[in-house]
Amino acid sequence: MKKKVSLKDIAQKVGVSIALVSYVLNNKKQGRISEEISKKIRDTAQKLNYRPNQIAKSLKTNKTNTIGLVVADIANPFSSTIARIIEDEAEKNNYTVIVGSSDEKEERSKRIINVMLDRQVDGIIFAPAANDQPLIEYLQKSKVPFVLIDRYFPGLKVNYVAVNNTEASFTGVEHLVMAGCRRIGFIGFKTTLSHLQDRKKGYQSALKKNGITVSKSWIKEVPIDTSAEEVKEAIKALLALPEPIDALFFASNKVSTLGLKYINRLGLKVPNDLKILSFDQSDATDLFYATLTHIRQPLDEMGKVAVQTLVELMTRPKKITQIHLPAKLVIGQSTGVNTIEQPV
Amino acid sequence: MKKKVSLKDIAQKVGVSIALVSYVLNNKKQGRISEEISKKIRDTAQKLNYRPNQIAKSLKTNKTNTIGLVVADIANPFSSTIARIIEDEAEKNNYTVIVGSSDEKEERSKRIINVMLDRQVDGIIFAPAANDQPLIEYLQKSKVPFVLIDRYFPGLKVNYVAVNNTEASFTGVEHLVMAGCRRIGFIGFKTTLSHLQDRKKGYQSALKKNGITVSKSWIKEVPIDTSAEEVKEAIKALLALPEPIDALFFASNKVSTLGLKYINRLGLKVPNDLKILSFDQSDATDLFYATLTHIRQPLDEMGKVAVQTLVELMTRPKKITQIHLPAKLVIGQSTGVNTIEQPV
DNA sequence: TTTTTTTGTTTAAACGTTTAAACAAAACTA
DNA sequence: TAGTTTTGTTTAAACGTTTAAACAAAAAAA
Repeated sequence: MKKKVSLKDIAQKVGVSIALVSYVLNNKKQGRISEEISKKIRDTAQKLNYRPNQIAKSLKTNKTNTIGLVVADIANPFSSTIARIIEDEAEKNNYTVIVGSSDEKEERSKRIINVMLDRQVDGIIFAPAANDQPLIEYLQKSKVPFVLIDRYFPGLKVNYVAVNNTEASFTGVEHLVMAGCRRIGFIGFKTTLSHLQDRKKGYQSALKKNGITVSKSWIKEVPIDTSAEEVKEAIKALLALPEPIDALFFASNKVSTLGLKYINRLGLKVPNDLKILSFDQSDATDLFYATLTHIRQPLDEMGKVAVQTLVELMTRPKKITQIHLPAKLVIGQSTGVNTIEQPV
Repeated sequence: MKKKVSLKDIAQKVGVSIALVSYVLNNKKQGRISEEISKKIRDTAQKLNYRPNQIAKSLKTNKTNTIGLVVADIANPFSSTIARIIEDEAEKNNYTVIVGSSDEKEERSKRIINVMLDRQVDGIIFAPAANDQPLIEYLQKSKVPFVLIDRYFPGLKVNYVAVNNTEASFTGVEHLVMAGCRRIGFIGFKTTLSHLQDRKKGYQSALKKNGITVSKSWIKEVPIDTSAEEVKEAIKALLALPEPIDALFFASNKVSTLGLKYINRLGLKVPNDLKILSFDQSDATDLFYATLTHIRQPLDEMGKVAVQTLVELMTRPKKITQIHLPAKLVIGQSTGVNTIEQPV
């Protein structure tokens, strides 16, 4: 591999010290450097196509201009959409992003975080897996600024940007009730992650508030790394109840995408045979033959706010920011009422 | 920010030189170091929770263990699926990935590539935008190993891993002909990118071979960063022809997802009113009420082979590898014949 | 015993930057 | 004129590693 051009090369060519070249190229010591030499240095840098070695720069300045992003799975549209927003917002602030997928596994998030710390990232945006509290405490000790995204742990005093899951679910489910549903199934995840628990809570309290006693048999929880099979079984069971459900609430894009594929196969007519509500937008939202009534998360804002919060933390450490952004209910054909949007 | 633990700290604590600590922790000079000291160093490193500073290491060794990945848009499922595969395969080889989205713009890919080079990545996997030839020559001059993915430029002698676009399209379109279609519309992109041109070629030659004269009015090309509107207009025009089309071939997941949403709205019955073939799998494949006949790209293999090729190049420079992996036709309901898979 | 070899450890330079401090020469000031 | 300030540049240390080379002490060979 051909040797790269360094400050030294420029210095030699021009016949000055390395320091001077550095000063000129970084516009330091304004006005104290002669125009003539200054120009010569710039021209030579240009001619040699000099590009500063960020690694050396980082070692010296203790700043890498890199932020780490840990998501559940970059292949999931939820993660990749957020990743893209974060990439753009980071770029605006002159940061580069390293991504890692945890697959909802503690060992993996731990490994990824360590790789990032070893690389001296300036900050981390982190969608933690269940039981990642110890890892978060570890991160706190490391003193590297970080903000959680999408998920959070009620007990922990850390920065996060999330969505008002409980309220959003509540509003969505209440909409189902208004649409005439009385036996509303729920497919969520068997997990301790509070943002997912909150979605269940919202569902339960909407029913309760409307005088509907929640039957345990309506609630199905699949593993967080679920496959098509388990979702299928859950739906099957809900439809096979003595009093089958008349509506179904999918608690995330993953279960909804898997579930709708199965419902497609079954030939069920939505919304007539079954009404559908889904948390999260996705391609399914408009591709399903009945456009989906769904809870739309403000991914754009979530990503931007996460980066902005982090940037603040990186420049001057601050008090804790804990943000719940409002999601909104978007009404489609799958709940059988007219299509309007309303904020939660 | 609390000072990080360095080799120096360990050396001081144990009372030995920095060099010795480095040797022990890297298992160099096997057998030449006394068990006693060796253990003491390891224990102290553990106790202080020492983590090597990769930046310093990289500066010295001239190796960052990082590879850059440039995709069109990480938010697109095609890119994010590949990104995930690459992440995993890179990890196996002890590499970390930096991603950037070019949005099909030369300025953006240029900027991203430069950021990556400045960060001294060990290699690059690159899905180039149209007219990125000069950038590729620039990359060649930089001597950093790279392999193109998904796209390639027939003229250039560079490594790439792509798919047999022409053949795959040919087979798919021939399948439409066999299904009885005679007026097959094509929605692709207005671009010079050869992999997309190849898809058009395959389409054209399949028709020609089967005695069908291709009408210019059947071919619609939208901008590569197209919006829903343009795809909609294209479909509208195809359906409004004096002799409307009886089948439609979408040349990528993006146009097919956008197109199908519109077809949904239109209330057209697939496959009776219109048969559909799509290049690329996506959520739409199973979510559309008629499962899609589509050309399935071997994303998994593409990602893996790309990383493996790159890893080889990074260890020992080699001759050029140019690979076209076979895509296969997956037959769904959208072309109205029975469902079997067949290799292309 | 002296010489040679082996063993265990340290010294020191280097990677490509940044930046405080030193310095010499030129330009003021008194 | 000598002293002071300003201007333009260089010196040198540092960031946290790696690693060739040097070295001292112990062990083996003569």
